Amino acid sequence: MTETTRPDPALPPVFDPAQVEVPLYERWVERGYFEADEKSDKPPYCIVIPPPNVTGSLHLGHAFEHTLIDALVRRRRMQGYEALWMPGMDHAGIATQNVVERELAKQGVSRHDLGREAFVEKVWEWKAESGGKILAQMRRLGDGVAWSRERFTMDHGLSRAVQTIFKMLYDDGLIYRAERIINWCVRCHTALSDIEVEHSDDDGELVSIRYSDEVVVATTRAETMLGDTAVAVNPGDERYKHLIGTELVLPLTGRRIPIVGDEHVDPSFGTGMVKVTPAHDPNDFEIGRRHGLPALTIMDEQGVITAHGPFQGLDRFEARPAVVAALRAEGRIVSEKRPYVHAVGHCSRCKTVVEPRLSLQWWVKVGPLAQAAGDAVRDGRVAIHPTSMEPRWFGWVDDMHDWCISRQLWWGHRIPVWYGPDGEVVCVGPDDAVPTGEGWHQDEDVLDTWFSSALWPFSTLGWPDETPALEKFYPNQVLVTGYDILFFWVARMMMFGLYAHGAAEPSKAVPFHTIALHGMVRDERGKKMSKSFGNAVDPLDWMDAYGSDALRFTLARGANPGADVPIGEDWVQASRNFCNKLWNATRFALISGARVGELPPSPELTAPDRWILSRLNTVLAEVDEHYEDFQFAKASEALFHFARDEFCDWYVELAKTQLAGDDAVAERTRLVLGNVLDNLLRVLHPVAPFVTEALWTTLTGQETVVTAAWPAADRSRRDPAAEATVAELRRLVTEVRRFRSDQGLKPGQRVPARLVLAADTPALTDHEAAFRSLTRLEPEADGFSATARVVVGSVTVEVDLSGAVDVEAERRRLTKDLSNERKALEQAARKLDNEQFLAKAPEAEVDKVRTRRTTAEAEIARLEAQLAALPQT
RNA sequence: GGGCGCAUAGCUCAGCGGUAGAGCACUGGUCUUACAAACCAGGGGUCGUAGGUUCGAACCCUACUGCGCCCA
Repeated sequence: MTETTRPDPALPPVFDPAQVEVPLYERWVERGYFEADEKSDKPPYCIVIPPPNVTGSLHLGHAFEHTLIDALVRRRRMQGYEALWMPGMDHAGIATQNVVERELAKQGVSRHDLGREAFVEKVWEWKAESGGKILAQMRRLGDGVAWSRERFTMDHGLSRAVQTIFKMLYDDGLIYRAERIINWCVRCHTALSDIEVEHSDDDGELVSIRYSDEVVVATTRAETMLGDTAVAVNPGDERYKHLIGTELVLPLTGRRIPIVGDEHVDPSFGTGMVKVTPAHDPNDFEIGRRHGLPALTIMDEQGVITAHGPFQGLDRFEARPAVVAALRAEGRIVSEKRPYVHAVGHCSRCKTVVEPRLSLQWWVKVGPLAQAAGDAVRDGRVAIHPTSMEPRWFGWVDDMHDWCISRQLWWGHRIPVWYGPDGEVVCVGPDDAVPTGEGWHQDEDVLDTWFSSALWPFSTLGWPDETPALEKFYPNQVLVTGYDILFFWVARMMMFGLYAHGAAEPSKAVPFHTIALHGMVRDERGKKMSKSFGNAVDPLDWMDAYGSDALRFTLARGANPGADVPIGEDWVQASRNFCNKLWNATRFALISGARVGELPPSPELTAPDRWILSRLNTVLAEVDEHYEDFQFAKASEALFHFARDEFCDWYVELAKTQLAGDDAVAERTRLVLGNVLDNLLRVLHPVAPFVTEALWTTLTGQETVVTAAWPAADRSRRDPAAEATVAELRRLVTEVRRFRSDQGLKPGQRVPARLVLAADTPALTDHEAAFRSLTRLEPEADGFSATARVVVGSVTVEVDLSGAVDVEAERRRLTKDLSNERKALEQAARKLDNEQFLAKAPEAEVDKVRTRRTTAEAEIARLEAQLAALPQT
């Protein structure tokens, strides 16, 4: 593709997205418009993509987020910034390992058959063949990302970054290894961090068990009683004080266990006595630690009971009823509540019920890191948009638990710690020599995927090396992400960003200056989209049917900061219609000879010309204001109304009269049409990149709108007088159209009319031709006889309907208007009769109400006169 | 159980102290020379309930009811 592929200037009457989108995108990439130059003098503007999962495909949530990011970045690029949207993916440890294991299982092979090295090799093969589908889909959406900089969290460079920060944290004592209760997925066979667990209210059972004459405990997981090593009561609970320090025999096991006093026990819950299973419950673990209790693990990594006895070998869910049955046989079941609804944790990847389990894992000590992350927002170095989301942020970072970062997987960054034959533990940095010799081995576990994602804002720019890209683009300007994952990786990026750049000046250490939060995409009934509910939509389907611009514009138009976005097919269709409207308006302009050139000075222009330019420049300013505040919905809405309701419906129609008249006026009209479209297409480009590119290049003959200058609002074109004139003209036209509609006249039917002006009305006298064209009123001819009249203010339009006048329709209309005016008068009068109002309301407000009263009085007089003049039936 | 938020036209949402708005849907009429993926005109809401503050409340305060989300 060497020549500029420009659509035929004679545009077809319907916009066909399928025909233009793919070639346009390919051209953009080929010409490098989305690439960024770290050596440029332009101010930087960098946003990193929230890295999609390598196993994933584009869903509406991505489409939404990408639309917003792309709009921000495209606008800044047009504004002359060195704009970089950094693309890439994360390696999604658990998800990817699961996918590849499933593939292998089809051939009857397990990862253990292959061995670690060969398995990881397989994963890379899988990625090369079928990973990263989403990248192609991003092209369909039109994402203006710098493809030459694409990164992957498992790349060499990013892996170096991971190892570097691990070593830094380890040396600073912020990474440690400890035996704790973790969330264990018995299917994925790995530990999960707290945020990888989803809680839901599930049906379960609550069983009360008599441990002794005086001790009754309740549990939802009866099988864990096999691992009990104590019973606890609140030390202040008078009922049980005497039991503290005594022992009882744990049923089914015959083990003697103590009764301990612990503040953590809530005396008001159940019997006020709790069983303590330190190896299988986080709270019990803490109790156990406080009282030096042993922790008995009674289950293996598959969730199968290992405790000796009749239950050994049973799955945890088989063991549960079996244990209850055995206790019942001994007469120890006091009560059973079934179903008992309670919160149950599930693996966010595979939905398996998570098993709390005592296990030796690696942890990040988040205290100081989270403190710094909170402070960065508190002292204003990082702004959260909208600010209403701040409490959510502080609520999280100010009360964060240590982060479990080890995963019992093979796919991921292997923990860079080596163990020696004599109990040595060595953390190895990226440039350090790995310990060799008899008995040395590396830790088997890999790191949580978020550990590498947390580095994304700077590892993608070359960190830990001091690269020019890092120098230019760190900190990033904005991070755009959903409020639902504010804690997931935003908190982690803040912690690691601030830590890794701790030596930098405080305002430069933050990973980004602004966090812009968006909501979640919902269906047209406001319901959360989910595969299981069956209301999930594939954005590709809508892009195929209506075009990418239609999808993007719909999403942008729904994007209120921090709020969820409902979307339905009807709305995408409406956006498609809007794109087609732009297409046809441009088509009309081109057919009419519109061109982009120097705009004549205002005094040479007609009121409609001056009006549309005034409106354009007002809207341009509004759009800028909204963009600066991440108000995508407002910006899009303003443009939608301007383009459709003002430019297309009124200016273009008025222009038709101007184009048909005086040559000089027609020529100036062509320039105004060209100028408005030129600006409108540029300012719409960030949210509807394809249709605007196709139209703008055709209109201007220039290479691309992608790098065209962002339109600056020209205040000097503001023209309140022209706006008032056109407003009056529009009112007159609408009144006549309403009359015509009431009278059942066909829109195209031409009717003779005479204009009678009671006062000087420039809106009409200067624009009579336009007025008659828009209302289909012909000049009066011989034999004109006025059979009906429309009165609007000082203007009377006498119409010759040649007989058939629908007097009743007219009476209904006038009566309704009269009733409205009387209501308005009553309201105004009531206020003006109120002395308190006169005394306390601001002057301007009182004046406004006075004017309203005067207008209403005049209108009432006019309407009453007209009603009286109607022929009686 | 703790925290945050939301209740405005049939649906989805703006508005957040001075005459109730948009899109879609709806009704009637039109192929009017850019567009029927369009145009013209129209109907539709005592702004969840009850109190309070104010000259004035959809908007501020309190309670209640009903939903949603996050955390435990």
